[in-house]
Amino acid sequence: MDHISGPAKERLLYILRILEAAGSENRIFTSSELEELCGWSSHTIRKDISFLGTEEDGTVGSAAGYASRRLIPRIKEALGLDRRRQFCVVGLGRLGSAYLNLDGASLGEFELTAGFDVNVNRVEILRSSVPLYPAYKMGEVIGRLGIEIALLCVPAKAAQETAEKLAAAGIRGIINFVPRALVLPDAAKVAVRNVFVTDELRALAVKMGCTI
Amino acid sequence: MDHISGPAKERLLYILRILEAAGSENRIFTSSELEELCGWSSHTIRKDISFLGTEEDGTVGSAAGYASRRLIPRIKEALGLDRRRQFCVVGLGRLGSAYLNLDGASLGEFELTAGFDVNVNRVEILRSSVPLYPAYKMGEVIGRLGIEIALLCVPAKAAQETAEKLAAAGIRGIINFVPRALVLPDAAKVAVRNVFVTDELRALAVKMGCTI
DNA sequence: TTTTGTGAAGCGCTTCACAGCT
DNA sequence: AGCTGTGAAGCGCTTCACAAAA
Repeated sequence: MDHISGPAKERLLYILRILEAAGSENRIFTSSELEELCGWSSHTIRKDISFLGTEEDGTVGSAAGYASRRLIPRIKEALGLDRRRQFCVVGLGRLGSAYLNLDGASLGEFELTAGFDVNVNRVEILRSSVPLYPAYKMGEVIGRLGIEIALLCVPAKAAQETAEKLAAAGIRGIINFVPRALVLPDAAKVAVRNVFVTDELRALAVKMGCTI
Repeated sequence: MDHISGPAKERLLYILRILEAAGSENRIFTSSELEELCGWSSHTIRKDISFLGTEEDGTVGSAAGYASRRLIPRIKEALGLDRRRQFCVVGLGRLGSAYLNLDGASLGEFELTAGFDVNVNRVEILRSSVPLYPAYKMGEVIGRLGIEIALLCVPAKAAQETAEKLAAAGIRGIINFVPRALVLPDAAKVAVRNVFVTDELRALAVKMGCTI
């Protein structure tokens, strides 16, 4: 099967996270166990997994659950997550510098290789295990290190302008933490995902329902 | 119209953010302007807005765009965002303390009224404009202040246990920043939204496509 | 008997097309 | 002419039901 629906991809990512959280040993999860862990019906989960295609080695499913050791690489391969990617943090305020110190263990196939800030002082003062650069070096560094993704954590008024510079530098994707809609030309081919805490609060309130 | 689809709600929240970013003056947006700003087709946007129901005062749409001053309250009302809600931050590590200092202006109808951490030292040392409490006081404080939502920013191994305590304290919603699947009894009626940077990176990689 | 895996039915969301207004 | 607003068509996702395996 070739095409996986958008919602199904999101669910598979969440299932992948559950499988990985189980640790390094080879745990077996039945579809109903996964149902309890993630909330979607076992029907939906089995269907999603079936989108991954039949297992390459021809072994038909054990009929007694999914082995994490086998399922993890299947999901990663189907979603194109089977190679390493470099990313950077742009804007080293409170939020940005928090993300500079992300737990390396949970980063999986992603590698943080640079941090940027317009404030040269801040770049020199901050302690960090990843190299920090002044913002004017973004274009050069992103190209040289082959950075594909940026975490955008700049002040609101600088968001659009910085995004445009990132696009010009050849970035392929932006995770936008600044609650401003970024407008980039389609030609730039930059994927954007917005993570607005303030909108997460609202979405949560909506989900909570209007019960008082 | 009563029922708004899940995806439509998410789009309306994003449109709401765009309208608000336009500032306090009463700007007019046509559906095609909104299309450029957010990417969805003008058809979709007009349909989403139609789900809000006809305007209460009987004035038929101006036929020349949506006035932000009029549209903002319509969206808020339809989504049940027309009252203030209290929230708190649980776990005051790097990420948690970054969220303690959220820009108040963009918080809108939400009000940050407490921070919690197991580490009593940290609670006393951290400077913050909101009151901080040791974690063992969560139940009491959440009840007393009427806090409905928690931002969960504790270490991974404490996530599930802390979520259970929050549920017991009567919290109504959790924004979970810890990449662990929370399992809470349906009876607790706690809404959860997961914000896993590490999964956002993956989702972005998927969106970027497999083009090399 | 419980579980996986999947074609097909069912249904909800999006898209279309057009009426009505300015 | 260009916009909003909406019933209805179209289609993609989810759910169902059942075959096959352990």
